[in-house]
Amino acid sequence: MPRSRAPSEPRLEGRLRRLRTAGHRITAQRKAVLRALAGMGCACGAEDIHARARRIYPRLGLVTVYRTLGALVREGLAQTVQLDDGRIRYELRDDGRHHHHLVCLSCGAIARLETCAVGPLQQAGRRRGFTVTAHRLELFGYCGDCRSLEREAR
Amino acid sequence: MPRSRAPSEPRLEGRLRRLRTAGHRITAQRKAVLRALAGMGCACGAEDIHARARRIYPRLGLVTVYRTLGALVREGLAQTVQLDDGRIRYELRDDGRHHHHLVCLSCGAIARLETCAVGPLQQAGRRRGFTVTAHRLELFGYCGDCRSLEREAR
DNA sequence: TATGTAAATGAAAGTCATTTTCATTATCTC
DNA sequence: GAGATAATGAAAATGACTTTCATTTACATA
Repeated sequence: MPRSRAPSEPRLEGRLRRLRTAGHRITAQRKAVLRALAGMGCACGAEDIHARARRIYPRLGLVTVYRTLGALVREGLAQTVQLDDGRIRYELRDDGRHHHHLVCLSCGAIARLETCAVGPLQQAGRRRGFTVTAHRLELFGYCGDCRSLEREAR
Repeated sequence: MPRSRAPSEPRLEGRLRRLRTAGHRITAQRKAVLRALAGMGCACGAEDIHARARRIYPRLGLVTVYRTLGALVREGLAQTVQLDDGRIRYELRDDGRHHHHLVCLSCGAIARLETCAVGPLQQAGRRRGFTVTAHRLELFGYCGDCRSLEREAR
């Protein structure tokens, strides 16, 4: 009896199709990056994605990861998250649902937050002559685990 | 009859006092950086600030600008704005009033936005076990001037 | 007002994430 | 299957920012 297919595989197919439709070629490297990205728990840096994707395609170069991530972002399949340190994190857009991030300043965990309340700010921008096309909102703080640890340390 | 003093000068004095109180020494370079920063129309990068401060103190090094900006941020006299690509802009905290930014993707102009509506997000974070201590919100788009230019170009 | 000391400076060198170059390889169209 | 051209990877380049270290300077103290 075959093991059931991993739940992300059908999505992988769809993403590859979207890439191909956009004029990109499908390579083993790109599949590896996509699968690595799908397997990450939260938004991650290029190095981390490289490390994981190498388990699938060992000779994968970091440069290719950067290029693939760039293409994914350009085609709307992935998006970036900017943390305080200036490094860029990437995450797949599973569902295209708009969301923001909660970043733990202690352990670096990144949680999704589906709520968004920038409507009034966009209007305020419009009143100032701006056409707002995008926004970026990150909340920083401490997750439950880290707060507990801190309390124990005291 | 003497010309009236520039309006930012008394503030300069206060800022220097705050720096000194925090254990820093007052140097011609730091005065130049502070005055340059006060004269910038909006949040600017270290290079721009360096260029302007050099008009006051020509032998000023870029390294000193970075160091001074760092100290100003640490002492709460200035704050940073993160651009889309991770580059850092600096601005004085005139009044300490909390605000966000409108960043023009075409000319790089940064406008202030006094509105803030992250309260609901903080609550959503709390519901997820997070203690939110800070946030960062930037709106990206096109300012009136750049939109007009774009229209002309067509 | 002199002086010692630690902070500040600037030039050059170093980081480090990300990008570019370019020769080679591989995909996909015909 | 062949050819065009996109993709790859290694190495070098970039660019914003930081560190190092010898020299200068501010400012507390004598």
